Amino acid sequence: MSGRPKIFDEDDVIRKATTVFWTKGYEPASTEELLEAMGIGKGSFYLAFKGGKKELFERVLEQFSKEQLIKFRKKLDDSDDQVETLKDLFRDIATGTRHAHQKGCIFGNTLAELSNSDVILRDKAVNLLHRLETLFLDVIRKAQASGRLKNRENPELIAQNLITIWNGLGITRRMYPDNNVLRGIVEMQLQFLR
Amino acid sequence: MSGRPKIFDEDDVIRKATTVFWTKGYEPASTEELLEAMGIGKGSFYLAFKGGKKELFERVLEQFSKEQLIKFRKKLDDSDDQVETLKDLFRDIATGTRHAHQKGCIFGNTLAELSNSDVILRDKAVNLLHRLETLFLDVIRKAQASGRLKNRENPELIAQNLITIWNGLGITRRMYPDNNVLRGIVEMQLQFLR
DNA sequence: ACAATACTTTACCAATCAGTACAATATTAC
DNA sequence: GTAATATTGTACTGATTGGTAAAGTATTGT
Repeated sequence: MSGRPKIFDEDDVIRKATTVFWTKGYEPASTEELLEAMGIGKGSFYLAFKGGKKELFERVLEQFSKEQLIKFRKKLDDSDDQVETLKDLFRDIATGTRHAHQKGCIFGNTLAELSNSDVILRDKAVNLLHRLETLFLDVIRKAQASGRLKNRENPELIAQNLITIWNGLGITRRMYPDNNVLRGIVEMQLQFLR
Repeated sequence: MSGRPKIFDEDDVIRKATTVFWTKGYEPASTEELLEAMGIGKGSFYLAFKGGKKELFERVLEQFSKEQLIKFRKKLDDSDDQVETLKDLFRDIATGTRHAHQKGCIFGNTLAELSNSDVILRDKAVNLLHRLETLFLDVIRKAQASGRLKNRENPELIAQNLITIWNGLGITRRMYPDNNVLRGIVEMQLQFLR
């Protein structure tokens, strides 16, 4: 039993594959360039990822979502004004590089690319965007309860609006890859969080 | 000179190709299914469209934009409350079929798919979204001047916000392909048009 | 009839794709 | 050493891709 141990960390290579999928999308990302980015050979890849490219992409989405949510959750926990921290998540968009703007949101991209061809990946992307929305919802509920939020609309509806703004910025960033413009848009969009 | 006349109308076949590109995106739409949808042979196609698939796609985007803008311009001209007509454009999203929701906006889709691989098509999509934004801007300017709009923010900024909402709905529609949900989101998003 | 253009159909090309097969090597436990 | 697993690299498969070539037919004006 127990021969040669793994020399590459799966989470590590998944993280390296993320950039490729994010910039190129699912189909246009060739296994060849994915392997090069991951720094492993074809044999190792299909041994570790029996489901091939599709499994890799699913795990990329999953890992990316998980890591981003943990990071944001931490910021919220350290904050004494969660609404402001929530707004900062959106304001951060207007601090990205032009390259970052052109990449948009990987989940929105996935929906745009695969909604009509791969139900599984579409549902996965929907699910992960939903998790982000749930995080928004959590903040809104607490802020309404504490009186921090004066907006008395249905919290679910407010969260759906936030995710729509999020999705919109993921596309509009490509129209205006200019932080000055984006800052203005973000600030106005967030005005309803009073 | 002047041999056999054209028996198919170019605008016609372009219109037929639109559905394929809209549902599948640029790359995944194969020339084979495009030809089948257009109802013409390979020979005729490459004779009429020297630029091949790419030229076809550009003309699809161009034609679709043109036709939609004309339609909307007409509604505006016939309206005695242009702000309400503008709002109706967004409300109409929440009357689509599930299939329509999954297709989203063809220009937003193009940005998501091609921002990092084809500058020409990206710029074309940006340009056409810009034209829609300019139409929004026009309505806003007039409505501010007439006092119909109380919102005194920079009209350019308001228009940018509207196009961001538009882009957002193009993605969110896929998360919530349910007109009841979408109606709520649209109505709340449009509240800042007071 | 003749030239000119439109059109269809089929065969073909070179490139690319994801995935498989396999032989050779490496690293561990025993 | 032996068994077991990880890894690499290369060669290959079968399918699909967008586009080209060419031969033959159709329809017009002159």
